Amino acid sequence: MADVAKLAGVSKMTVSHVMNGHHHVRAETRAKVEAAMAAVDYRPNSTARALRRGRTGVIGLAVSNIHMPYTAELARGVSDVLQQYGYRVAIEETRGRSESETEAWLRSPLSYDGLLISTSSLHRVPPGTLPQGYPVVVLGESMDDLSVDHVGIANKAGLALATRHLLGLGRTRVAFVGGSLGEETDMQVSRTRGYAQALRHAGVAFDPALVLPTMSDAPGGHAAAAQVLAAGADGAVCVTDSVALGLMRGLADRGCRVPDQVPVVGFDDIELSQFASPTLTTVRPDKDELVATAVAMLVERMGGFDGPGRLRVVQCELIPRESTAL
Amino acid sequence: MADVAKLAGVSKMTVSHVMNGHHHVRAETRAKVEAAMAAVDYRPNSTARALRRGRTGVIGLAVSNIHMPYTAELARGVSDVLQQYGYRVAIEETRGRSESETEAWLRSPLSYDGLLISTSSLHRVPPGTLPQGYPVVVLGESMDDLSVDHVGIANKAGLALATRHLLGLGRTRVAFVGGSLGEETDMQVSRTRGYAQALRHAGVAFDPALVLPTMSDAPGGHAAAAQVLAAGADGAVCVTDSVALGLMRGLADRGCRVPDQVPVVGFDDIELSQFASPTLTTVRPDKDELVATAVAMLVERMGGFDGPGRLRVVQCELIPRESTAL
DNA sequence: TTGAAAGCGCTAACAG
DNA sequence: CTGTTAGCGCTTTCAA
Repeated sequence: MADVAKLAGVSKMTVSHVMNGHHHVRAETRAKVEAAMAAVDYRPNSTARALRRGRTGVIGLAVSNIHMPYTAELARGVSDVLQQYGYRVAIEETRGRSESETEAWLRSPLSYDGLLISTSSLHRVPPGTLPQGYPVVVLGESMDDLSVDHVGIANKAGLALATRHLLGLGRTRVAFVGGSLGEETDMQVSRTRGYAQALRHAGVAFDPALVLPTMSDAPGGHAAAAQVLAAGADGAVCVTDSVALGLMRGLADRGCRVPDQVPVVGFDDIELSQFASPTLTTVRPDKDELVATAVAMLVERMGGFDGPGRLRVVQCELIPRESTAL
Repeated sequence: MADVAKLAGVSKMTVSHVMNGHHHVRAETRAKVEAAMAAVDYRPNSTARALRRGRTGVIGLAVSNIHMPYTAELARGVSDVLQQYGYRVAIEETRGRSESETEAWLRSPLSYDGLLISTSSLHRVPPGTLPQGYPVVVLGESMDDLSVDHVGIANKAGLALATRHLLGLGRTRVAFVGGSLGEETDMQVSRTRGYAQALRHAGVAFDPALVLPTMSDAPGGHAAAAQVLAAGADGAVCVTDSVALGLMRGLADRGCRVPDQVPVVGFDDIELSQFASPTLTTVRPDKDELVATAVAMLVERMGGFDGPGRLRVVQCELIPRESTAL
């Protein structure tokens, strides 16, 4: 910048003014400075600018797994909405690196003006871990630290919806693929509770043999097909669409017809679900509202709002398709 | 930091030494400083540190569309490999925002130590756009600016492989879904050229009516099914697996059986392709080599290597599955 | 083993 | 309309 200033015969300040489009610069001066900038191929140093300004204009999105279609769609939505607020978004993948992903995040060498954290299994966050006044919104499962804003999905209600759908079809041995009976309240556990709840309300006995833990991806679902059949299930709800798509294929490989013999329901409504054969019945969370709410909360925080943590839960809707059309 | 220093009764420098684990600090002093850091909930300012050190330890990955499974898998691979080198990765989505995405990138408010740029259609980059000495590696289509390292996929050869596969099945009216006959060499155009080349080598006439432009996603493929049938195709290669999956469903919706009536081939080998019904024959680029090569080049550049731009192309392999099993 | 000085590249706040 | 001053929070260098 000093080089540019010297070459243009002005001060660094004037260069700064030109760079930032301050209107009170004479056209002639501006031209000189611009020429000088081009001549030395000047590139502003964004680190210095960020240090001085105290903000970067970038918000971070921490996800545990970019590979999940749900995550990709989330990232897309968040980028779009934040762009309207004048922010850029950088995504980092945590891969469940440490016990407390949050902690790892706060040590990020990048400076974000705010942080959106989305993990499917966010374990206990020791209260006080989050620095005062650092704008953070958590998407997904709840944290113990209630000083943080949080936007969740109605996992329990959503899965109850799916389960009830199969019970309504007259199925009585509905499996839950990708379920978990753990204590920590993560996404899998919440959904499993919804499953159990729906059975209870319908007066159907809960059979632990029908809860099949798997990896939450298509290979996991595929591998679970054998167990679904072995357990004598006559229907299956899955923890995610990816699992459901894998399961459907696994069942087909074993000569089991979907939906006739085993209707299948997923969760998330990823794009490919409507192009599968058969198309997949699924539970669709209101993603737009999820994103809009989270971003609005974050923007408020960045604007200085310092109230207590807020909680908002978005609802889900059942999308019936061929995989449960009897 | 000044607060911590004062509270611990030392200088800022000592705090810095403790923070950075310099060993020549007396245990007693270290303890005092650590206590003070905890007491004031001290958080180092990464921007200031980056400004002073001249590096952030983060590299940027620019993608045009996170939503594409291919992109997600790329991001995953890059993160994994760069982590071994001690770097973190931040992903930004460009969405083809400007004529020159590269330009937009270099204005990023975040400071990266290096940049990986992956776009499916990177248009002309005016030479000189990239700053001297800024480590950049481009993934995918080639740029005019040869001063930049570049790792490509053998798009043309890969699609020729796919096309030849269908010709070898005795098909003579093979459609290309998602093709493009444009002038700018983007991914779609390269793949279309591979299609045309395979036809030529086999002595099959090239019929422009069989090149069907679509969006490069599942809805695009689904919508193209009608045109594939209208064009009297007896086989279809697709620009991506997403398109192929959409197409297969579209054909099924019209009572057309895959593979008997119209065998289908995709490109990318995304995870869900092996769980579709029928499973999808596809062209698999050597993703591991792509990532390893790109990262190695970037690391060399960040290490000071300043030679001319290098070009490396990774090969593809045909993965036959049910969608072409006659 | 610790600390003082200097400055990374930029811009807010004011003067002129 | 343009420039001066004074740092942002940290670390490199070198001295004590």
